Amino acid sequence: MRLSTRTRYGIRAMLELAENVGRGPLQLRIIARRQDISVKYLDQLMAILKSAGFVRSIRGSKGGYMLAKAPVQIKLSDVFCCLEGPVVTVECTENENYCARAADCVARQVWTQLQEAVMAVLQSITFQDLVDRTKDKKALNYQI
Amino acid sequence: MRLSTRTRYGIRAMLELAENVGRGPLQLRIIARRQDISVKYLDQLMAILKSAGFVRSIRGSKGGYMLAKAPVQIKLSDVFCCLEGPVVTVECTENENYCARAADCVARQVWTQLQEAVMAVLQSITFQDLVDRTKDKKALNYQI
DNA sequence: ATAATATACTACTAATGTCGTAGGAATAAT
DNA sequence: ATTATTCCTACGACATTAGTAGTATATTAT
Repeated sequence: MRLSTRTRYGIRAMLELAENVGRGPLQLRIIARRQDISVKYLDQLMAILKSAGFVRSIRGSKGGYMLAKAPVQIKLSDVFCCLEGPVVTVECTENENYCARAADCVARQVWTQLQEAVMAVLQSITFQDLVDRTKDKKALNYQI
Repeated sequence: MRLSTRTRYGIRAMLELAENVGRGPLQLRIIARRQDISVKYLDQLMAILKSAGFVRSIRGSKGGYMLAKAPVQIKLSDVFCCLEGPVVTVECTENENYCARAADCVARQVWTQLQEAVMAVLQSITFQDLVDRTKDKKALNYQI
């Protein structure tokens, strides 16, 4: 069970945008440089995030990307599933008819439990939470 | 984030063995037939489970596989990690030095939270629990 | 107008991992 | 000996990932 860079990069890019709220559009190359991601690859990830409605873009000079909603309104689970696909992908938990044993299958029960545990974490966190956490971390570091 | 058939098959095979405790060795082809898995593929999975110490085998005619420990002593997390690798694989959660931003990275915090949530579920379930669940299910079905 | 700066879009590719298939060797029971 | 079983290694088809590359399009600045 591995987390793709697509998801990791995408969420880090969203976090950059969340921290940039109120300061106009942020350019791909800035995000890419700060997060150490290939510009061209990030380009494709932003296309996914845009078509999913999480970000909006401004083309041309002085353009860039912005969050489409307030950070407090975007849950981690939304973006995660958009990039990574369904959490803990097992056919049988989604498709009752995928397997004849589904009704009796205790393994299937476990996969469902896992799914719920992961979703509970991701649904409990918004991008605003992450922005706040970052501020806390930085404040702590200055103090030291 | 996808669960491999390796893990799903492996755990289902272990469950068959757990339900067979006290009845001598169980043959690959029996497990494969009951769980609808390719014998040859399961063959390889059993090799992994054996070298990890979860099952032991008896070669030759009338041979087969048995659990190496009591079902109550085998946690799902043990077998899961053996087959699937570390839960929610992200380099930076294991390797502090993987990324320079690690100390300040809130994304990394989230991955750690996910990891812990998944492990908590898997560590709380033993194969004995699964055997019991199966019995409950069957009892319920007879009743209906 | 023209140049510069950005996003938008499409196509391609190298590497990797998954999910098997295949064939035979070793071992034990009958 | 024959049969049944695990054990071991090699191979292959397929899908996915993580990019690279090039071009088109939109907007701003000069």
